[in-house]
Amino acid sequence: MHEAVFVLSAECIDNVAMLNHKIALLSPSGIPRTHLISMKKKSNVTIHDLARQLGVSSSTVSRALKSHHSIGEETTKAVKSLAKELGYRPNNLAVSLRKQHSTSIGVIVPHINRPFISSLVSGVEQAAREAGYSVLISQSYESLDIEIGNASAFFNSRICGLLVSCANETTEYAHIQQFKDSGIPVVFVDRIPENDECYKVMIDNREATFKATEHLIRQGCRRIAHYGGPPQQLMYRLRRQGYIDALAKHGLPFDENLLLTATKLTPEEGFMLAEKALSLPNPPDGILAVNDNTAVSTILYAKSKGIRIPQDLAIIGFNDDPVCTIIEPNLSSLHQPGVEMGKMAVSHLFNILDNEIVDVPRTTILDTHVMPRASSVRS
Amino acid sequence: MHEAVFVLSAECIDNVAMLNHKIALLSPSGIPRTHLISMKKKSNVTIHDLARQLGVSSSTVSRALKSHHSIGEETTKAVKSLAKELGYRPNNLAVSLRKQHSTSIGVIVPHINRPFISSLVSGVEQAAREAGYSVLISQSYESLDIEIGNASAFFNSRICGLLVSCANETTEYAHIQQFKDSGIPVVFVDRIPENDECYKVMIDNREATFKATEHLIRQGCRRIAHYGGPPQQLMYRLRRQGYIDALAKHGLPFDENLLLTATKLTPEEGFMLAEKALSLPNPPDGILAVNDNTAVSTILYAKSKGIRIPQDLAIIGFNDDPVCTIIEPNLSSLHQPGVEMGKMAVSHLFNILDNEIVDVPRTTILDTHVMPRASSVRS
DNA sequence: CAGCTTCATGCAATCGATTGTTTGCGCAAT
DNA sequence: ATTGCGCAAACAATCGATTGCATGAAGCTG
Repeated sequence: MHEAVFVLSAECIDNVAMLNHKIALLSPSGIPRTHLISMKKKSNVTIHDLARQLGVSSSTVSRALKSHHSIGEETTKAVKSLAKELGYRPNNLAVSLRKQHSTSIGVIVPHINRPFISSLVSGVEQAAREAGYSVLISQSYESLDIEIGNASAFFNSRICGLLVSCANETTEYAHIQQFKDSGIPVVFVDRIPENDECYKVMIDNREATFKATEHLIRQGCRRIAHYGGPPQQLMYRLRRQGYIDALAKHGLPFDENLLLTATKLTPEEGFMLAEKALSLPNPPDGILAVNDNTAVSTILYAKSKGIRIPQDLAIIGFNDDPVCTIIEPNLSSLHQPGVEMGKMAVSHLFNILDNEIVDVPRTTILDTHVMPRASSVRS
Repeated sequence: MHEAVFVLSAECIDNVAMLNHKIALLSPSGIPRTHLISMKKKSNVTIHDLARQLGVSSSTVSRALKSHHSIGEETTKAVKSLAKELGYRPNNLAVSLRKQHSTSIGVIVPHINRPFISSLVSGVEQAAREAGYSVLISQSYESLDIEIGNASAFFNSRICGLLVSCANETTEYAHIQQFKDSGIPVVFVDRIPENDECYKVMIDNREATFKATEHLIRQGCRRIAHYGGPPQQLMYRLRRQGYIDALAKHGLPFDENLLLTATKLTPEEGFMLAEKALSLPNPPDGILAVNDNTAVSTILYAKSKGIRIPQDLAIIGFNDDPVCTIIEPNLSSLHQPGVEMGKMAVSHLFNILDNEIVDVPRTTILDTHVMPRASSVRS
């Protein structure tokens, strides 16, 4: 699987040299090798070190460092200058412990390595860091048990807020409740629980597929199939509803055979769905897929069967992953703003954190729009 | 940009009910709304709470919870049962502060939302969590200044180890040195500094492009162009070297005109490079791109010009991003194991953490292999 | 010059858990 | 009855920073 290169060399340990012991070891071959052994002792400077060196108390140092008015000008200057000189760095662990709140935001997502989610996490990281907060991540792998474990670890780490995009499996929320019970705000992102009593940042999933379906209808589609996601997720039910509502609005019949359900939404499953849909006695002339993976597979499958896209079959996906502009024909898709969603979730969290008593809107809904491309646009 | 839905409802705060005040407010319209205001006071149970309720000291509780032999059987049982009953959760902040080391691993990468990197981070998260560690992430956006800021924040958070994939801008490492000075292990991943005095997990970049170039040569290419990355990154220089070495081994001349350099490696830049390479008086018959973005753009550009792939032009990319199996013809690429690399980096970190005195191999090299696909395979 | 304010600083408790060092008790041996 | 031992548990210091309150000196007022 891998080969390891074994290289011996002295460690670089400047400032703590006095705390280290330089010793010479003899290797089995008898050739001496010089080796620095780093002792456990850290070289970290604390306010007490500063205090001792300046002959003042540590409370004075603490106050001076944040320019408290009750500390004399000269003392303040002296403290700050020594702090800089010795490279003093406040210990966040101690600060958080004392202040009874940390500045770490926990994030739970199903998988990080998916285009939409990694964008979301990127947005979270950006907004958090700009505000001086740090971001703890974890993946649930769509498993409720793992999600529970991750939530528990976050709780023990005393995060100051939690962002969750639920696993598909998740229908119970006891592991989330513990945060609310302790006054730690929770914001759901994208994958939202049924429960209305929670903060959330999301898109209007019903409206999104409604728009996407209307787009297909405007392109002349009359028999539109829909690949739906696992129905235990509210999100996927809403998307299905948008599809149904659009058909109804435009007077198209709803045919149960055209409603397929995916569980894992992988490319492989996409092929299976495509095969199923396109071998119907009366096959669809348009497909609304609940994600881009399955839409892409459908394009590939249709092309292999000589079905022309978009003339015979118009296709639209969901998420607007990067592949949309790579596959040929380019895949139309529903764009949802991942990075913005992450940023918005963080700002939502901060609103709750800041105004504990003031009412914060429960729900933030971000705009989506259809990205019309060659896979569905009949010119 | 977005609309906010404003919903009023009572917060769900079971366990801390005694600490909350249920009050009735009158809205401007005169309609009373019941509202729960959560006070700052946390309901968190500490060992002192357990101690008080059981009439023992907190040190006894602490020891009982970890089944220390010096605590009597009955006491231990009583402590554990009360702990469970009250939902006691150890405060990691306090534990870390006391034990002088946390269980958080810091990760700095250029961008999370890139396929290879998000896989890497996924691997890190998985390995870390399995070992009971948590993962702090941050992005440098290829900026040294931001990387320095992120490192500083991590230092203040007293992470127990750092994983870094350097920004392209980064050529100085003072911000990394502070960790080594404090005995905090640092492992570089993928993007490695010049300095040999560091731990690293990587692929053999020279060998990788060597193999990729040989692959093209075996397919009959005689004029192979190379899109190189920013040369200040060692990685990209090594990749260029592999290309040059392979040409030399097979007696092919090295033509400077065929060596193009990209700085941002975006799809757009890929188009520019493709245009430049393919409009040469004596254009190449094979292209080795330093990433998949630019390779994909080259395929698209070549197709638009009626250049046949792979007959007229064979193309191979680097990273094996998901698009490789989507684009047509499918893009050959050099596969590097992202998830494994992340896991390996964490395990490397743990090795250093565990054996402070024992020698740990400096460098771990993971295998790569060519994924031959239609873009380069001439049957 | 006693009494008061103002200013700069120190003291000590606190956050929650860990851990080296007593202490107190019961029991057996001398 | 004294000594010694072992067990179970308490005491107290510690990690690094924060913060309410006390202190003490200088300066001002009547």
